[in-house]
Amino acid sequence: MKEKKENFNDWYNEIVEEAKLIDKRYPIKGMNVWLPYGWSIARKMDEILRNLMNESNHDEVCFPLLIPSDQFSKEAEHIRGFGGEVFWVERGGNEKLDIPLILRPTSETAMYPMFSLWIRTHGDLPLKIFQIVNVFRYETKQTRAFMRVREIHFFEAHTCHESKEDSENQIKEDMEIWKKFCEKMALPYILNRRPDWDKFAGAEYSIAADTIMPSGRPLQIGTMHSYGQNFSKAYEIMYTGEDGSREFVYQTTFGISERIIGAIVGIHGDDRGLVLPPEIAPYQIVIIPIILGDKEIIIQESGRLFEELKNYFRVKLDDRDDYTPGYKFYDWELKGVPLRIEIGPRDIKNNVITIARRDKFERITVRRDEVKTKIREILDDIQKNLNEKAWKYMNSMIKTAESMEEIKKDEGVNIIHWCGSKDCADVIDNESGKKVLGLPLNADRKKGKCVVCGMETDITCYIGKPY
RNA sequence: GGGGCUGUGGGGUAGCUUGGUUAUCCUACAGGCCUUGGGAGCCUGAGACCCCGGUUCAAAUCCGGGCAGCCCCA
Repeated sequence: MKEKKENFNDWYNEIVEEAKLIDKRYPIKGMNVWLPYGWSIARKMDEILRNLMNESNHDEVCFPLLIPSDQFSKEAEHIRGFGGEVFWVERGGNEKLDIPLILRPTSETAMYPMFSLWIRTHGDLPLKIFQIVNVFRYETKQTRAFMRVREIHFFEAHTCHESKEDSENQIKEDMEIWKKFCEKMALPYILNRRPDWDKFAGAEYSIAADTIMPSGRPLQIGTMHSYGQNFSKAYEIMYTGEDGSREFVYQTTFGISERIIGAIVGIHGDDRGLVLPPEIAPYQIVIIPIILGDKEIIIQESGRLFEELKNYFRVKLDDRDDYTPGYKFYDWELKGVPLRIEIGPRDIKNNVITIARRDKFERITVRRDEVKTKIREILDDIQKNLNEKAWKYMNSMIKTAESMEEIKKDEGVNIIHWCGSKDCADVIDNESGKKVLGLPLNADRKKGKCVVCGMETDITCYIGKPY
């Protein structure tokens, strides 16, 4: 396997296929096949999102994939932002369609005509729904597994509210949900407010969560948008208030995609393969019998342990008899299983099992009657360790910079003083390749000079070369 | 948005510059023997020149286009 530190790109490209997450050989650019192992990670992510949505009173729906192009065009900014990157369906059989259809690049324009039918009075609000579906974007740039694809496994929550204040509270709730979600994914992130020119097409403002990949380049892994009344006006989503007045609703969205999986692969993986946080690992434990001496006893004992654990953990018994234990060790390390249990004659003789953890390569023996509690402890500790390690690593990739020289010299993300103008942002981009990601939320405003024009400013922002 | 490189069994590759024999090796795969506390071994077997067109007596090899993958710059 390639070395992650030496060449992150090659390492990443290799590991996503070797660990059997996806098959990239599907003959359409940017469209990959989810293999069973990769898909089970994706579904685990979905399950976690569903639970979080359930806890916060969002209902799951499923909208059609196709959107009539006339509906798609209703919100002016939205069509301007997405128009160039949608797939079109222009024929049905041999007939040319009167109104061409598009494959959703996101579902605002599919949902909102329906919202205007569903919402009548303030009693229908708030409306909080989500769906987990595939969306399509005609990417022209270089595609990359999970990080930039043309068919995207996508979570999107959409809400409608009576007031601006309610919609602001929704964004706050989204941030809480996001925090819980990222702890489970063991992903660090920086929340920031995108500059106006980079906000979601049609939004009043956009808050994005970026993480930083080992290459030093930021990756947007989550977004929360406040639409104000921009869409409700275009789609006539109105309600009758308590006082009988007719008002447009205030809307928000919250989006997460399969990029999460790319981030987990990139941030936690090592030279032996994936390292999966226990919360999302399809198997948290793999049991490998070491068949030596009395085979029957070992097979029996590993089967018994499997039965004992399977109601508490996601556990796999690797009883393939045509592979050696060594082979299986490498195989499951490549797949990132957090814990490995070995049971051989020595263990049985001493009434113990041997446990090896994927994140630290530690190997310990545990008394047979303590197995369940010990495993729970260790899995929790792995989850904690991965979170801490990842946050520490990400923070080490963020450096303050006072000048263009420092910006150019550094591979990672910088925090800089910036006057706020697009012109200065363009200068930074042209000279360093780094783009303004956004303004940190709740930042202490400290005075300083814009790194480009030298103007006094109290605006700081993150910059980096995004994927 | 601009520039460049690459495409050979399932995966990784040699061969391509200088067109010509049965297309190399590793790995994975199937069958068999033997093995199992960190990727075992031996025997046998099956499996490939991305697609379309052109040049030529002859194309994996040269040329053009398409599709796909990758890299660099902006």
